[in-house]
Amino acid sequence: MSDLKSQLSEAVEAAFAGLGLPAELGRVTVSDRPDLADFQSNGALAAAKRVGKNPREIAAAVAERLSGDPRLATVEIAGPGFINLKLSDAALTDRARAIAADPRLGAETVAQPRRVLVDYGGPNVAKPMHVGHLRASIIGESIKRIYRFRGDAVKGDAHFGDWGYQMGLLIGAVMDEHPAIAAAVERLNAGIEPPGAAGAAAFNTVTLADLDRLYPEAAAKGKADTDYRDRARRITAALQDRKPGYHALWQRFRDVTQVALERDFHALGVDFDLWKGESDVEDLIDPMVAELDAKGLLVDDQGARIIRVVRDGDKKELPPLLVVSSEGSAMYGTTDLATILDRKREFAPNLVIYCVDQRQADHFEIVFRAAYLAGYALEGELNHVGFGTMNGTDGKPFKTREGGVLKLNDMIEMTRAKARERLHEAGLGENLTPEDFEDIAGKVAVAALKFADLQNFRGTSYVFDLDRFTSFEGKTGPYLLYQAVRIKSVLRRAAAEGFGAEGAAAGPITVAEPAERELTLTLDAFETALAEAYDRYAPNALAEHAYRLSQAFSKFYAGCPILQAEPQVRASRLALAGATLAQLERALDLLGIAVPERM
RNA sequence: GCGCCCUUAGCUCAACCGGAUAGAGCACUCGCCUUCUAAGCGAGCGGUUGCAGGUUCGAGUCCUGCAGGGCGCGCCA
Repeated sequence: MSDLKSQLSEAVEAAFAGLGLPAELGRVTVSDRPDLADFQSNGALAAAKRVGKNPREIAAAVAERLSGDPRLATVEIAGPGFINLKLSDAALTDRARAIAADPRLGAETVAQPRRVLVDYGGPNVAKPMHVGHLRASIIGESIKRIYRFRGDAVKGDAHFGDWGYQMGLLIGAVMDEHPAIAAAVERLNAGIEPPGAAGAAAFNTVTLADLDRLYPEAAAKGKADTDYRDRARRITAALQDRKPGYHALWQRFRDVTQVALERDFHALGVDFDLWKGESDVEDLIDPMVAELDAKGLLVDDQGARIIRVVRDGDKKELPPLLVVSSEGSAMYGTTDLATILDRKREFAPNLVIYCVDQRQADHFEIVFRAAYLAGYALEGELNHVGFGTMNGTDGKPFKTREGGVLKLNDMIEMTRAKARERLHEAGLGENLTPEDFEDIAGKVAVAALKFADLQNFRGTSYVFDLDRFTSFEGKTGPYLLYQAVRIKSVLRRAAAEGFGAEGAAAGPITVAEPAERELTLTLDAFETALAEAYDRYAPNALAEHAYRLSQAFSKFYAGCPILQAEPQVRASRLALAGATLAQLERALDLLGIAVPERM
């Protein structure tokens, strides 16, 4: 059974078609004027324009055809020709019951499931994640969940930046600092020592903190000192040839980084199906370049080999994709192109979503065009879902008080500390075990961070204000958790008092009170919010829905006693509360937010 | 220089193919806990949607110009 908006659209579209007008004009939307109607159709206005008739006459004719529909309490013409629809309590009762009985809580699946791959834009090996990675993780995770819930087959790929010159630099820097490691690397490279065993023990002393400290130094030195740079390049080339010592040390870099990344991602409730990286497509690059050449796409230009991607009608001339540099090495975009080819072979995705900073828009446009030219994807299958930057309260990219980049792990810990503090202040979670309390504080912190991000449309930059996010009042993640937990509390109590137990709690819903009407209409809007979030890659539509649902429930909670009501009413309200909880938890889950049992 | 994005209430942000009276939260004022979790609910205050034109029955939304802010523009990733 579809949502009310779709049901009504169908009816009004049929009415338009019956009058010889285009059916699609009958599209129904939630009313802008809840004081006047539940739903509205603006089609008469558009129809009037097309056929040159008075919109109110058309609206009246449509209304005439709708009269007698038992789902509609009233059909009214208002203003210049709006058709206002008010639903009968019976229709709302039916819909509320359907949602309560539906495992999907009123949400539909897509007609044509696709194979979708979400690329989170790749943290780099050797660098801990910082706040800049927060949005990609949060938005990417939500999009992944939304697409999966709609029925697509979705894989998320963390996609490491784990290859290239930077790795050569780091290997050299670590060897300079640790003679024991340098010696072990040389022994492995020379084949004196077989891979594994002793060498690995020396490598185990390398930590992510070391790499994080050494990388900027090495990068600076590589710029200033040509000998140093040349050595790093030689190491890079040898690494790419799988020289055992370098490769083993590189593997250690990758491992320590992944452990740290997994810790941060886990704390955020983010996970991946794939931990692929740039290194995984290294072997594809040479054959790919040969193939591109054979297809006649490569052009020699200023010593480099490029693919031109300009098209007629471009407002500006996009630079070409630089496939092979004048020094013969593969570039950033080359790796991206090889990754597209790899994914085509491995998964044949119908859609690849790159959840990456908006600033890379031109880069992706260039790579995508090259991929289309090469036949590695069909036009439109590659999609850059860009997002704005997260700024500090000064409007500039977020920095710590000392002016440095805030590590993601530190940010999460700061938010957790604030959550603990607030829980204590509110006197919540007092008689809990320390483990449960920590679990709740973690969930509150994640909810605060994620909801603060996802309530904004991804494309715009927003101000990160820890004090505001952690104030936990109003339109915040913790508010949503609080509402969900409050419902759980009522349901628990009902069960404890004997009239909530399974069957009894699921008493048939009857919608009567205004707050019950509003709550049901809000529950019904889940499908619309989900569809919008899906179509526009816009989790904020779902965040908004979750918030409205919480508010509608809170109103219902304040105005309609549940446990004190007459048995029949009580059963109805318990079922309505249960459906609300289920949908709210689902919506939050799609945002990547988990709800504790109590708080 | 060229191109992209942004500018909405004091602050932070919404607004579904162009629709009625542009919505939330915070802040501020007031009311509501002997009843299911008051991190709550209700009411109030707050707007020339940066500016100037245009298209339209109708524009925050589309078009043109201007101002302010951010970002990107071939051998880093």
